[in-house]
Amino acid sequence: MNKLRPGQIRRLVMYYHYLRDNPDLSTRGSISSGELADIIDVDDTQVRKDFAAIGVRGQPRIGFDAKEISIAIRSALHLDHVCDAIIVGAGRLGGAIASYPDFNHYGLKIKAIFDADEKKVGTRIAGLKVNSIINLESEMKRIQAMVGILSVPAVAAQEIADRLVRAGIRAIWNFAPTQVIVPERIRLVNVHLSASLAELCYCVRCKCKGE
Amino acid sequence: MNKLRPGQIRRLVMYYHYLRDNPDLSTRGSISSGELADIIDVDDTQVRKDFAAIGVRGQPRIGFDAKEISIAIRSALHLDHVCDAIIVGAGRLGGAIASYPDFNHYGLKIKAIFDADEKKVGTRIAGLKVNSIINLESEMKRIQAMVGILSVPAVAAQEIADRLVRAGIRAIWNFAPTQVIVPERIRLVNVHLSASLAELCYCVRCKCKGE
DNA sequence: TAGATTGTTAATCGATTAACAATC
DNA sequence: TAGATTGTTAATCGATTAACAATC
Repeated sequence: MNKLRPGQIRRLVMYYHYLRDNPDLSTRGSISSGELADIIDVDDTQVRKDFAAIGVRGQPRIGFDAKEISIAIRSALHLDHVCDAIIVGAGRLGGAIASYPDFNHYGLKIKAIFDADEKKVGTRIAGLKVNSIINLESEMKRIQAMVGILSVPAVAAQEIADRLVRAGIRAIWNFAPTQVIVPERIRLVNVHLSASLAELCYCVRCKCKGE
Repeated sequence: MNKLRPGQIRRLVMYYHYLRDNPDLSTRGSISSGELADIIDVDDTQVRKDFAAIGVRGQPRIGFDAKEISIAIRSALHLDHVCDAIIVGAGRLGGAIASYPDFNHYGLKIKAIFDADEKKVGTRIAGLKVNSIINLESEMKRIQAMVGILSVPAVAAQEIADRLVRAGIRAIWNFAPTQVIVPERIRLVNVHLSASLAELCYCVRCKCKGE
C-alpha cells in the first residue's frame, strides 16, 4: 500500500472515530460517501478516494460497509500494532494525557510516567505510579518505549528531549509550549495549542467564518 | 489588510513564538528570512511573503527587524484585542488548559471555570474558583464570554455546547474527544489529539520520516 | 565593488473539486 | 427500467518552490 499523507491520515481518523462512536451504523451496515462527507465536512469524492486508497470498495446505490471501513482503517493506520510510550511530566497536562480514553483505540500503551518533583513520585495517575526522572534511563532500557510524550514546562523540554533521544526513543509528542530540536531520524510532532488558539481568536475577532 | 488564511496564522504564531522565546534577538536586532525559515522549517520565500502580507519590510543584506516583526504579528492577529473565555470541565485537562501559560500572550482571558461535579465546586484552579455548571447561564449573562472551552467527557460535550450557544457564545474550542454540532455562525475549532497521535504512530510504525 | 539578502513574478506541485460514465 | 451511488479522469484551485532582478 502507498504511504499515506498527513491529510489522509487525519481524514481516516475522523471517519474511524465517527463510525466507532455511532454503533447504530454497524446495525444499518452501510454508509454512503455523501453522508460521511457531510459529517466530516469534506467532498464526497474525497471520501471515495480515501477509501479506494485503503482498498475499500463500495456498492453503487448502497454505499460502503461500515464494518469493512473500520477494519481497513485500523489496518492502514497500523492501529493494531501497539507501541509503548512513556510520559515525562506528571502535572495536570501529563495526567490529562495519561487519562486520555482514546489511547487504547490508537495503539498506544502508556508504560510509565516520570516527574522531576519528588513530591509527585510515588503518587498514582491513571493507574500508574509516578517514577522519578532520575530513573528515566534505566527504565527506558527495560521498557524500550518508541514514543515519548513531553508534558514538562518549556524550560525543561529540550533537556528531557535530549535524554529521551539518547535513551533510544523513536518519536516525541511534544506538548511543551516551546520548540525542541531533535536529530533528523526522530519523528517529532508538536501539539501547538497556541496556533490553534490564535486561529480561533483571530476568527472571532474578525467575525470571519468556518475553519 | 487581507484576511489571513489558517496556514498563514499558524506560521505567524510560530515566528512570534520563536522571537519571543529568544530575547537575544532583540539585542541583535534583526533576523534574515533564511534563518527563520530553517527554524520553522518552511521556505525562505514563504517567510518573506508572510511578512509582506502583514506589512513588514526587510533590508537587503540585513534582514528583518525582530521587534518590528513581533509588533506586526501581534497587530495582524489582533493579539492585543483581549477576549474573554470560560472553561467547562474542571478535570485534569480543564485544569491544564486553565494553567496554560500562553493565554496571556494570545489575548485570551479565562474568566470562569465550571464543573458538574459538586465536589469540585469551590476548589481553586489556576487562581479561579470552580463554579457549578448550574450557574452557567447566569454567569454567562454577566461575563459575556466570546470563547467557550470544552474539556468535558465526550458524552456531555454536545449538551454543554448547546447551552453555550444558547447563552451567546461565539466560538468553541473543543477538547472533548467527540464531534459537536453547532450552528453555522459559531466558530468551532476541535483539538483532535487522536489525529495527531495517529499520524505520529503511523510514521513510527512505517519508519517514514519528518513532518 | 562584491556579495548577501530582499521582493516579486513565474513555475511547479499537490490537494480539492467537477464531471460523468459505469454499476447495481 | 430509473435513479442513486460508485469509481475515475480531467479541471481547478491554492500553496509551495524556483528564479532572478533590485537593493543596500
